[in-house]
Amino acid sequence: MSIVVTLPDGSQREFDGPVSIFDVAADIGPGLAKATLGGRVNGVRMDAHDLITDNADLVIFTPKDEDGLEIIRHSCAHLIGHAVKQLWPDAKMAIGPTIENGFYYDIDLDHKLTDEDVEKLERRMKELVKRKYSVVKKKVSWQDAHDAFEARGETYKMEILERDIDKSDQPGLYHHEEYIDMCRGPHVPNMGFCEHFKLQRVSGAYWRGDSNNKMLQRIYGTAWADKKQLKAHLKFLEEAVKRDHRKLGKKFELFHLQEEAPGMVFWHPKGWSIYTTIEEYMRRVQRDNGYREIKTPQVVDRTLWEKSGHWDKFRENMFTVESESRDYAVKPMNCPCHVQVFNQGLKSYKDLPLRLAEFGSCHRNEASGTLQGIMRVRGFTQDDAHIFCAEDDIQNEVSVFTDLLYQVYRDFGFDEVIIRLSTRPEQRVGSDEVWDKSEKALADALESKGLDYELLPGEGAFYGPKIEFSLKDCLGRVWQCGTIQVDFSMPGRLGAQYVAEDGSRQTPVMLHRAILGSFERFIGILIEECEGAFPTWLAPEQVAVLNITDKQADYVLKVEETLRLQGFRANSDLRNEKIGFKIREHTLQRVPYLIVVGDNEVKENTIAVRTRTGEDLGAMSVEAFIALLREDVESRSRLQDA
RNA sequence: GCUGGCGUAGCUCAGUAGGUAGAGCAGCUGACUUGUAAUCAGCCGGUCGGGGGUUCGACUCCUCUCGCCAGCUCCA
Repeated sequence: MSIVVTLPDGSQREFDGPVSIFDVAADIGPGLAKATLGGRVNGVRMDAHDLITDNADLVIFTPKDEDGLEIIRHSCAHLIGHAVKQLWPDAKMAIGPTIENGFYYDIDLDHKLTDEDVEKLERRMKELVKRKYSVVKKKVSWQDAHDAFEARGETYKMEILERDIDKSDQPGLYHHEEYIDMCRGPHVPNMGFCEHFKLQRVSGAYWRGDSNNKMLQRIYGTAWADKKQLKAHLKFLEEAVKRDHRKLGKKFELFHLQEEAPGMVFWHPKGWSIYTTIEEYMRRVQRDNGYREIKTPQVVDRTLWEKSGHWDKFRENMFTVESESRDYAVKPMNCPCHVQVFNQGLKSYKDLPLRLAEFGSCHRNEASGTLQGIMRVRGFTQDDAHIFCAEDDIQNEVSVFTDLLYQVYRDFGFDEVIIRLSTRPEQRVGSDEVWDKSEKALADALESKGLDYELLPGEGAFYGPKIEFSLKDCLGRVWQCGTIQVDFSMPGRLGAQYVAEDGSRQTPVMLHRAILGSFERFIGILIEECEGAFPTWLAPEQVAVLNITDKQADYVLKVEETLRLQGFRANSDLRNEKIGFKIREHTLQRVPYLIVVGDNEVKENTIAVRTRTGEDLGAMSVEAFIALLREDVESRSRLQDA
């Protein structure tokens, strides 16, 4: 019986009988055969030497494509296993998956791996790779697999078999010389493909991600198709360190943190300038979009937190204080207070949707190990708001909110937003009918805009489903910023009601929402995104006015004053230094515009303008410069990107 | 919170057979009055995160503790 294989370009090849992906590749050409890592047969990923037994569509994977790279990374994980077991035979291998840019392996080993051990391990891996040994897959019975791992003391592999693999299955055992790993595959046909990797670090990770389980040692690595890619990635990591907001926060004197207040930010003048500029911007955005701003207390009696459910569910994370025999909590969220504002006075359906906004300062006693610069802190301020509305309003409010969020993100220059929709968890309040409706409302709002999102089933809050909008930091780590959450629980718990058209009392639905998330985190990401070179509208110092010699001091001060009176953030630098020195300093401080004033400018009544990128805009009048600056600020520097 | 690493001058970092701390930059002082990314000279500066211990002697070793970093768990 002949077999017809259809390739991605539509061309077909006919074979007399079953052929492997490798055979098909060889039939096309020897170069391709040599580069073949595996393939996709009728949509299923397979090893290079797996047989195609029927007519099929085939995509061949090579190191040039993402699928091929993924295979290389996965095999690198096995390579860790191979080398680890040679160096530390009593190690028990757990799981070794691929991740973005690389791979890891979780290992149970009493010996604590040191940096030297990791180097030693990497050397051994390189030696193994040089042998370019063939990787051999054997499909075996469940019992044979179990026996094999039992003989090797691989208790974690046994547990995986017992818990996750059906006894009727035929697990794939990959033989890396004397080492055996179990995997769905595919894997490289020979280890020569795995040359370009680097082990990065070792850290702890709980078995099965459960903090009740034993902590294993996780070895991370990165792997690429060739030397050039690997080098480029390592270079990227090196560069990313320079963009770290903690480093830049110090360098540009934006903020600091210190031991006495872990996880709480001390904002310095320049950082606070950025903060307040953003706050003023958000205040205007909210006012223009139907929000009413309020301010509620920091410290609130525990009875309110008991009613809201926080005392029960969030106790661990709350800072508490005691006074005159009463217990208080520093607010970890603003919502209960917002309901108190809603509850003042009788509300009518005509008042809905009621949107209450607050730049709400919150404190959460986060576990010490989770703190990270100003991205994850214990004291932070949210651009928080709660929309009180009827169930039927949900979809429209979510839709309008999403548009607003994107508008704001674009103003800050963020185009890549990661969206996640979390749906009903096991433990929840509210009827399935209401959950159906609100989950659909959230999904519809996203889909109607053609936004891609990741679905996280069961990850919603107990009170309702939510959408998260996340941004990436300089290392590609994802941080949740914006969010909108549907809440059926709290308004009822805290007695929020409105009078409906028919005169009945109804409980409103509450939407929790934030665009920036927290100022701290958002600014942290912003710092890394722009590498400290803030767009002019946000720059703490927009213009530096520099004199050549003392003679121009008065003129410089006048220019500075003119700019300040026009609302710009300008500073003069009259220090007795050479102009080259001053230009260097202010350029390194990322001041968007540098103005140089010498005798010529004074005589001509002009200023010489230079940008922080080194561009010389020449001499111009102060008025012309103000017009230029104003346009830059008002366009939020987006013109430069276009 | 857990696992591992780290914690020396304002900043970046040197400083291992344990013998009472160094560099560059910054800061201060003086000279220089300068035309688009570093002018020169001098000076100041640290109870080596904190407590306890071992030792004749600890930045170096042990121990506890705090903080930071990476990751895990958890979250804006």
